[in-house]
Amino acid sequence: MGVESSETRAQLIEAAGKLVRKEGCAAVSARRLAEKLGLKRQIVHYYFSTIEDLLVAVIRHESEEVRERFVQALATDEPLRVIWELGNRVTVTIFEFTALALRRKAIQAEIRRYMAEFRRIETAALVRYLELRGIKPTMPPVASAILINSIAHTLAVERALGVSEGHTEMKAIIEDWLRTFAERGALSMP
Amino acid sequence: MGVESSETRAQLIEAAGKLVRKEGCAAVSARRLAEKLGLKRQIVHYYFSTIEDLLVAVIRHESEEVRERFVQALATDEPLRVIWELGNRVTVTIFEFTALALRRKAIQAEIRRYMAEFRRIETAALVRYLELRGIKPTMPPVASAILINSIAHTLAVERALGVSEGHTEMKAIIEDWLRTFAERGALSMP
DNA sequence: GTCTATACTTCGATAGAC
DNA sequence: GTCTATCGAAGTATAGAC
Repeated sequence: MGVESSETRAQLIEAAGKLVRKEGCAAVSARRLAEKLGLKRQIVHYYFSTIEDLLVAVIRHESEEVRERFVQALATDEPLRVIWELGNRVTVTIFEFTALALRRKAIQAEIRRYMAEFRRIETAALVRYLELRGIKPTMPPVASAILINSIAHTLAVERALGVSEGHTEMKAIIEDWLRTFAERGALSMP
Repeated sequence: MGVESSETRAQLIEAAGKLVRKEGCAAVSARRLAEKLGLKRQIVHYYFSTIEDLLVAVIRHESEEVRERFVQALATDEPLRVIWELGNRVTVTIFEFTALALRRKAIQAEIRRYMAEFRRIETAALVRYLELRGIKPTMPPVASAILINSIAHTLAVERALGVSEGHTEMKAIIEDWLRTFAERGALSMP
């Protein structure tokens, strides 16, 4: 079984990540990866005993990259808007991994860690923002994070599928929320 | 190619639906279905030229059943609560189909139809509820439908994955919303 | 530690016989 | 309508070469 520091191993994770983004999780196979990298297909199974293990490594690698950029962005002065905008971008790949996680234990463990960590990071950023300004929020910050993320993911997936009923109305309300949250920690209704 | 009215065809759709709910979309194969029904595996391809076509038929069949029960439930006096409760139940299977739809055109078309139709049904039910009581809503009904559905799906999937950060807080707020919507068409903040 | 050869099983799909 | 035969491709496992 290959070591953690191997160059080939890193290349496999990198190539698998690209493939997932471009064609989806189901497109990741030992044969296709080996072909891309000019290797024998058995190499893949030397480093990752199963394709599922490889996907777990991909999730871990990608989420670390996203987290670093995310934490930096959250340090700006409108964290809830950052959450909204990120939720509108990286959704499709996460959605696919999450669907896989519903059936595959190893992926589930990784996705669970990912989701819990991002929620803690988001909540902490919102709390810090409110405390720095002496604002008392009208809603627990963790609920604001769930709320904005839920809607961002829903709209992003629906957009990818070609569904748009009610998106204009929903986005207008979100814009109001982002503004009133930034000003007084509230998610006020129109 | 098999006719629409065939008994075998109906059995295949039924068995595939069960398999999807129990083990996920990826578990549906011609061999397993044929084995379950005591048929030769090639029969599956006689009725559905591809497995994707079979899944489309499953989505159509299941969504028709769900829609009938849903429309009846929405005629009760708290449609937003019905939307919330349904969103907390049938989510895992829909989630898997939606993930597939992101990559497979035929499934995408079916899921798009499904989502758009359910959103129209939900919005109409909310509008009817408000009009009957002479309530002027504080938020466009279609946005209320998106909002409640988004959060219901998010919490349901996270629960299935073992993530629970902030769920208690979020559910408390939802309960407030459901109550104030029923009383005065508002989704008021705490 | 790194990689290769080989084999087993399952899968989707097709062409064609009955 | 149903079944046979067959194809190529996929995931996985093991034994062994360098």
